[in-house]
Amino acid sequence: MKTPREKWIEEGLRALAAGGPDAVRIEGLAKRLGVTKGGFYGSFADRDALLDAMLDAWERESTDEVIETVEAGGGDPRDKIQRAGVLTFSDDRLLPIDLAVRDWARRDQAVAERLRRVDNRRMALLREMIGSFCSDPDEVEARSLIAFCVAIGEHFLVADHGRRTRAEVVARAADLLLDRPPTDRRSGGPGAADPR
Amino acid sequence: MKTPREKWIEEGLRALAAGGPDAVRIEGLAKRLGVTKGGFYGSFADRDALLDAMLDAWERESTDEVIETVEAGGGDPRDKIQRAGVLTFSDDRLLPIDLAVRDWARRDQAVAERLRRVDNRRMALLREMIGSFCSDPDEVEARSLIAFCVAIGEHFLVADHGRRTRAEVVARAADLLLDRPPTDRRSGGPGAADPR
DNA sequence: GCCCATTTATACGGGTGCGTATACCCCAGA
DNA sequence: TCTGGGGTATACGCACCCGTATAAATGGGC
Repeated sequence: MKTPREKWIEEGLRALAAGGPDAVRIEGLAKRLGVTKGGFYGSFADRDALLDAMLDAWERESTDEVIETVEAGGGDPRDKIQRAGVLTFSDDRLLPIDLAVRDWARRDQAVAERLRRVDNRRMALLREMIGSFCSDPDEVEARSLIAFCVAIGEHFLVADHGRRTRAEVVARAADLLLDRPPTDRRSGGPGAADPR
Repeated sequence: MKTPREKWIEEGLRALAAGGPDAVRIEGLAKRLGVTKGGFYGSFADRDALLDAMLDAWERESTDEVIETVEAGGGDPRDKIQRAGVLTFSDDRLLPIDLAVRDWARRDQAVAERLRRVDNRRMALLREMIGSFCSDPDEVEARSLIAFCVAIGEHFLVADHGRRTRAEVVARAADLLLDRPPTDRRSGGPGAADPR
C-alpha cells in the first residue's frame, strides 16, 4: 500500500505535468485524492516541501532508475542509449513532467540545479554513444547537444511539415545525426533519439 | 505617447516572460504601472481579453516585423536567415516571451494555433536557407527541424560541456548543420542559428 | 471658461488558496 | 480493554485576485 506522502507526491507530479508548478495546489490535489487538505500538513511542512519532494522523486526516477534499467539490459552503446531515450522521452508519464520541469527551471535556480544534474547524466550517455562512431571530441559534443535539443525541442515546436509527419522528419534527423543511411520508415526501422 | 491599452499589453508581456501566463495578474500589473486596476476594464473586457491582445502583439512582432526588417536588408538567403535568427532568438525581449508562449501552447490549443503560424513562417525561412545548399527535400526538412530545435532547445537544456562554453558548442553545431568547415571561434566568425 | 469622454481611484462581493487549530476515527500494540 | 498516534474532517483567519459599481479627476475641443 502507498503511504499518504507518496500519494500526495504522485498527484502533485500529475498536476505539475498538466499545468506547471502553479497548478500544484494543495486543495486541488486533496479533491482529486478524495480527501481534504487536513492531513497534508502531517506529511509535509508546507507547499514548498511538497514541491521539493516531488522534484526528489522525479530526479531519482529519471536518473537512477532509468540508468539502472538501461545498464541491466546490456547491449552495445547504441542499444543502451536508445533504451534510455525511449524510457525518458517516450514515456507518457515522465515526458510531460520533464518538459514542465524545464520551463520551471528557467525561473527557479534550485530547480535548474537539479535539472543540471539530470541533463549532465543524459549528455554523458549521448557522448558515449556518439563517441562510438565519431572521433573528433568537439564534434561529439556538438552532435550530442543537437540530439538532446531535438529530443526536447521537438515537443516545443508546433510547425507543420507538409506531407511528412513529424515522426518521419525526426527519424530522418536521427539518421543524419548518427551518420546512418536514411531509414526506410515504412519498413519499421527504429529511429534513434525518438523512435515513436 | 503610449495608450493605456498598449501599456497594459507591454507590462503583461513582461510578466508572461518572467513567470508564465499565471503570472499575468491584473492587480500586479497595475501596481507595476503605478496605477490601480480601476481603468483596466475600460481597455479590456476581462483578463482573457488582455491575454489575447498580448498574443496578438507578440505574433505580429515576431513575424511581420521581423520578416519586414529581414527582407528590407537584402543579401543572400543565408544572411537573411541569420538576421532573422538574431532578431528572434537573441533578442532579450522577444526570446523569453517566445519560450513562455511555447510552454503555454502545450496546455492551450488556441495558443498552439498562433504558435503554429509563427513557427511555420520560421520553418519556411529555414527551408529556404538550407535548400540553397542541400538538394534532397527530405534532408532539407530534417536539417531545418534540427536547426529550429537547437535554437529553441538550447534554452531548455541545462547541461555543462566541460571546458567548452555553450556558445562554442552551439557554433560547432551550426557548422555541422550548414555543411561548413569548423569555424574558428576565437576569430569571431559568426555562428548561424544562434551566433551570440 | 465649459463640457464631455477617457482615465483613474476607491470600495465592495465573491471566489480561491494557504496554513493553523481542534476534534474525530480507527487500529496496532501493551 | 485501554491507549496512543497516524490519518482525517471541519472550521477559521488571512491574503490574493477577479470583476463591478460609483465617483472623482483630467484634458482636449469649442
